[in-house]
Amino acid sequence: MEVRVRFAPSPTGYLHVGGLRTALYNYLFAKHHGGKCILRIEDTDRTRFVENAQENLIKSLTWAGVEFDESPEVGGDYGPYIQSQRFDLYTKYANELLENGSAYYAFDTAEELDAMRERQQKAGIAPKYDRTVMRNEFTLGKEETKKLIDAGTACVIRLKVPLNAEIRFTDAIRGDVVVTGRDVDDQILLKSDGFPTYHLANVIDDHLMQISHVIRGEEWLPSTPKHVLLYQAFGWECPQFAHLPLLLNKDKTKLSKRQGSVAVEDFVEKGYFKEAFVNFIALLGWNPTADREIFTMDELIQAFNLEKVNKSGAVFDTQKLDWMNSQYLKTLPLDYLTELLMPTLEKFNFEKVCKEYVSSVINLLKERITFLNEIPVFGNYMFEKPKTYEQDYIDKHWKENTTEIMKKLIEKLRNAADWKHETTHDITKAYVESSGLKLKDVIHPLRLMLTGKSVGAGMFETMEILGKEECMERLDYFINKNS
RNA sequence: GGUCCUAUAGACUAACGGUUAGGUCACCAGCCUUUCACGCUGGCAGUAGGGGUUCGAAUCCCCUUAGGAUCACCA
Repeated sequence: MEVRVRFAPSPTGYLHVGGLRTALYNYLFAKHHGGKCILRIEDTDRTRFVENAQENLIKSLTWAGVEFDESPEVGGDYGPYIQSQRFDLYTKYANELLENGSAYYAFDTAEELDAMRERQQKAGIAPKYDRTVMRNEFTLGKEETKKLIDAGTACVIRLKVPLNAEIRFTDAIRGDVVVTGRDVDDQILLKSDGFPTYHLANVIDDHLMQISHVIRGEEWLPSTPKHVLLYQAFGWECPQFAHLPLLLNKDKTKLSKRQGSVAVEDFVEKGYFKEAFVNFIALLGWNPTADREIFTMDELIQAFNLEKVNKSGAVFDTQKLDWMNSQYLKTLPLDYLTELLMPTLEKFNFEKVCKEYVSSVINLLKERITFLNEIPVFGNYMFEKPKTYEQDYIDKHWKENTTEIMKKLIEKLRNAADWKHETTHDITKAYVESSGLKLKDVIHPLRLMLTGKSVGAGMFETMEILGKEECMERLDYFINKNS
C-alpha cells in the first residue's frame, strides 16, 4: 500500500513551530517510504478567517524545505485541497450517517447547552451531551423532528455514540488505546451553518484522499475515538494513527504564544538558518542515534521512523538551537552564506560592498558569532571606518609612550612588500623583538586604531582583508587625531 | 472533576532485563592564545517514590506522587 500522509493545518495566519514539526515528520515519513505528502487547508471555521493565512503558511513551510506532492497550489487527483471548497461533500456524507442511524438531528440553542453543562458541573459529572433529555430526534420524535426541519429550524447533526461500545485503536507511537462509548461525547458533525466540524471533515477527507497514516499532535488523542467511530459508521478502514508528543513551554505546558516566540517566521527573522532550525525541530521528540546531532534534510529522511518517536513532551528550549546555528555557520558553504547576507548588508548603507569582500569577511568572523546577521554589527569596522573608540580599551592599552611606539611600527608597515597576514605579522614581530616589547603591547593599540573595538578576529588576518590602503588611512587618522 | 497520556541530570536524549547509566546543549575548570571566540581536555549533574516479578529491573506489572492533554456549533 502506498504511504500517503497529510499535514492539515487551520489557517491561523502563521505557522506554529509545533505545526512545523508535525509537517516535517509527515514529510520525512512520506519521503522515507517513497510516498506522498499532502497539504490540506482546514478552514471550516468561518468565524476565524484570516487574510493571507494560507500564503503565510506555505511561505514558512517552503522556507523550511517541506514540500508537498499535492496541495491547493500544486493540485492533485484528490482535490480540492481546501475544505471550504468541499462543502457539498460533507452534507452528503452527513446524510448518509443520518440514514444508517449513526447520527441524529438536535435543536438545542447555545443557551440550552450552556445550562446543561452548568447543571452537570454542579452535579459533579463530566459535561457531556445527554440525548435523553435535550431537544433532539429521540426526545421529540420522528414526526416533530420532520416538522421542525421542514420549517427550516436551526439544527445540528450529532454523532450517535453507542454507549456500550468499546472503542479501540492502535497508535503507532502509544500502542493500544481503549475507551468506552460512555466517555465519548455525541460530537456535533454538521454545524447549524451547514459547515462540518473538524471531526467530520477530517475523517471524510482523509478517507477520500486515501490517507494511510494520520500523524498529528497529541492534543488529538482524546478525540480519536470519535474518529474511529466515524470510520466504522461509514464502513471505512481506519488509517494508522500516530500521535506526536507535545512541544512544551519552559513550565511544561503546551507551547504557546504567551511565553515567547512560536511562529516560524519569528525565527526566520531572528536569523536562524533553515538547516539549523529544521535539524533542531526534528530532534525534538525523535532521535535516530545517540551520538550525533547534525543532520541534513536528506539524512533526516533516510533515518526517520515512527518507532523512535518519544512518548513524552519536549521543552522547546532555544539554547541548543543557538549552538546548532553556530555549527551551521561554520560549515555551510561560503557562497551560500554570502548570498544570504548580501540583502541584509544593503540595509546598512555601507559604501560599495562586493561579494568577494563579503565572503572573506564572513570567513574571517564566522567562528566567533552565532548568527550570520551579527556580521554588520559585530564586524561593522570591516565595512566602515571606526566612528568611536572604546574608552575602556584606550585606558587599558594606550600608555604614555604608545604613540611613539606605534608611529615607528606604522612606518615599518608602510614599507611592507605585501599585505599578507604572514608578512605584517613578521614585520611586527621583528619590530617588537628589537624594541624589547611584547606582541601584546602593540596588537591591542593596533586593534584599537583599526577597529575601535576590543573584540575581533585575528589582528593580522583582519588587516589583510581590510587592505593596506585602508589600514594606513585608519592608522594615520588616529595618530594625527591624538597628537 | 471525568477520561486519556506521560515520567532518565537545568534542557534535548541513548541504553528494546545483564553498561562503572552513554552523548549533546548549558554551566564550571584547565589548555591554546593576540582580545573575543573556535577548538581540545577534564568536571558538576539523572533513572520521581514505594511495592512486586526475576539469579538480575531505568527497562515488565501494580500502587502512590507529579506533570500534561482534553472535555465548544475551534481546529
